[in-house]
Amino acid sequence: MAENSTGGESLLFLTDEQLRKGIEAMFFAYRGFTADPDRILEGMDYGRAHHRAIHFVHRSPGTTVGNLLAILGVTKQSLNRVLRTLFDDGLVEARVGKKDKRERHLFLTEKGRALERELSDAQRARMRAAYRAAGPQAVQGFRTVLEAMMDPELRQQYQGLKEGRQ
Amino acid sequence: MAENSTGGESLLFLTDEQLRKGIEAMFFAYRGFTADPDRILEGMDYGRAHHRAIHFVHRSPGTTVGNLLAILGVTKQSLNRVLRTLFDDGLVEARVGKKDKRERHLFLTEKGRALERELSDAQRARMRAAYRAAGPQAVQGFRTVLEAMMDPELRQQYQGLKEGRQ
DNA sequence: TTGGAATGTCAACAAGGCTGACGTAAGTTC
DNA sequence: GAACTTACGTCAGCCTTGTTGACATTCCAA
Repeated sequence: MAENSTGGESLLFLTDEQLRKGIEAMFFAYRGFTADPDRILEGMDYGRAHHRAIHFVHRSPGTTVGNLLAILGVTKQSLNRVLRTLFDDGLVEARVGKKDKRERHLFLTEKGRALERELSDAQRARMRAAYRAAGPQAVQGFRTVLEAMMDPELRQQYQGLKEGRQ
Repeated sequence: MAENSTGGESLLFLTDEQLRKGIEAMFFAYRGFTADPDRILEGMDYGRAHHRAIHFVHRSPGTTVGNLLAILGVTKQSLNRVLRTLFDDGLVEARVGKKDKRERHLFLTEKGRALERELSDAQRARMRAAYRAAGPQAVQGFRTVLEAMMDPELRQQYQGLKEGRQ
């Protein structure tokens, strides 16, 4: 790994200046990344926190509250406030666990799936445009660097999701 | 550009599944990206908003309040709350413009530079580790995709900064 | 049966966004 | 020189989303 095609392993990409550019790239790109869903959400009574919950419930239907807490990295009180509104509005439903009745397994309702689709269509559209413009090789590098930037536990979450474990 | 080594331009990297992975990679990586500075800031009376202000004042010494507003994309009331504490604590100073006396040009004080260094050292350390692990080619792709993800105006800001324009 | 796990909930608080309104100084334009 | 506009500051109030702490319930597991 880390072999490049420019040959010669010049380490110029590790200068503070290059790193600063990377940092700013993350900052500006993240703004774009969240802009489209945010735009859809505003006006509805929801925010980014609802989007995240919906995203991961969609991604892992039947996931438990505890799982979601670990993935989102917030307190249960914070998540609960969000989940409650999603329950009340009929976007998410919770089913008591069959094996362990303390657990609540979370699922999107049809209405929830509709909103999820709207949000992720918008977000994917931007991502797709970026991917297309950058090309597959760049995308590969993009994912590699992002993965290396994650905290180890978060990386596990990510890879777990990536492999479809759950 | 966009030529891949797998040959044949398969468009598999544009599937919804691949895009979803990219989206989650952004989510988890951004958490890592902000984790170290956040850790330093907590306990001090500052937060991420202060970090951002300090970063861009450091990056563009003498920048005006209006410039900063455009870069950060927040309201002046929001920025002002942050800047006021930074003035009061002697981390940032404002000098009245020579040409246009309505403008305030912002500079870090020595104390401000010290905090900036501490924060960006931490952030760069993680970025450097990720870059090193991923290699120069991946870094190139990383930057390309991020740039393509930005909103056009933000991309201008980014490129302006990138080129050192001001 | 008892301890701990999974969950919900109440209350209070903080950071950091936002809008709206208003004020002041200083450029700019007619 | 008057009138308009720009750059900036500030007060007040609101919202979202995060936090801690405390407490209740249900249920699994030893």
